[in-house]
Amino acid sequence: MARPLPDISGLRPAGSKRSTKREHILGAFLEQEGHLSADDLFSLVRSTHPGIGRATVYRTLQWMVDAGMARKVDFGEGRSRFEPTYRHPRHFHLICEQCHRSSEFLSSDVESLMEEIASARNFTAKQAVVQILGTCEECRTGASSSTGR
Amino acid sequence: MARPLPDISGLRPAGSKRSTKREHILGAFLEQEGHLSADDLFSLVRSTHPGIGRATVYRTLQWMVDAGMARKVDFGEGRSRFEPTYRHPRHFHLICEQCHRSSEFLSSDVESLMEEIASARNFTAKQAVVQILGTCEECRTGASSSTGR
DNA sequence: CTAAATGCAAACCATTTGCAACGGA
DNA sequence: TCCGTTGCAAATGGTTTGCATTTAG
Repeated sequence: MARPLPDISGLRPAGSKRSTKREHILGAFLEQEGHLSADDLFSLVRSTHPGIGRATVYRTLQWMVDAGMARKVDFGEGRSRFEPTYRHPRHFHLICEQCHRSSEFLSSDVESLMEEIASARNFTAKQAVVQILGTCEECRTGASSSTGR
Repeated sequence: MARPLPDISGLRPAGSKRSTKREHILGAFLEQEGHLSADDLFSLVRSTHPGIGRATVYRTLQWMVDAGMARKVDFGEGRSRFEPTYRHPRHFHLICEQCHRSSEFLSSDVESLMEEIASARNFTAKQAVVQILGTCEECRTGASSSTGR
């Protein structure tokens, strides 16, 4: 909420424009905590700016990924989620199969292990997807939480 | 190919039946090497048994997962792939973004690291998805290979 | 005989795209 | 002005479902 946002006001993929609608979508996206699906973002934006269409949200999300502002993540739900890039350069996810919320973790051990495995197999690693699926503490003990998707 | 298949002839989820069509689908699935999509399996089965519908393949795949014979894997392609469970109990994937083929690797280091991370966060881990995305040796050097999807 | 399995087509759902109107540089 | 952007509706593509029929146990 009170997180200081980075200045990305001039950022954009080559040849593209910044429009007021994109600014609204981007703004709504950046002030979110969790991992939003395209439709989450659509209804969020819709509540403030009813004139924005679903396709524009999808296109803007793709544009954000191209610009390096957002990252697409797949939690195996049959739809994609997105997270702002500025938060952490590289991180992994703990995903609760009960409440479908996810939290992030950083681990240099994981990173070096991934690199080690890849190079041992002559594989040029670009990215590693590491997800631990299971049950979070809140769901196991029965409580509510403030962690986002 | 010449791999000895496990005896799963009596295996089935409670209350379900085994039909000749399921045997065909299951048979085609088990003698495959790579990670098949539902549609891969459908056309594979179709070539031998034209009377089998796409829905049955989808339903049988789900049935195999329920029975513990198959595992569903998601390589972020927008569709699911499946692999026989008997091959390896726990393994991870190296996925080439060029040719979309994937190979598997086992690593007790990865496993213990995952457990360590989960327990440090009071998270009850059930499964870990570990994928290393990048470029395989064949695609980097330019060659063909026999590795499956 | 009863419940499960099947084929087909229609339904679904997330995402993409064609197109004509609009808006930014 | 010129080209990127947008909304809407229609198209897509993987997967699921309703229903009448067939089949296993």
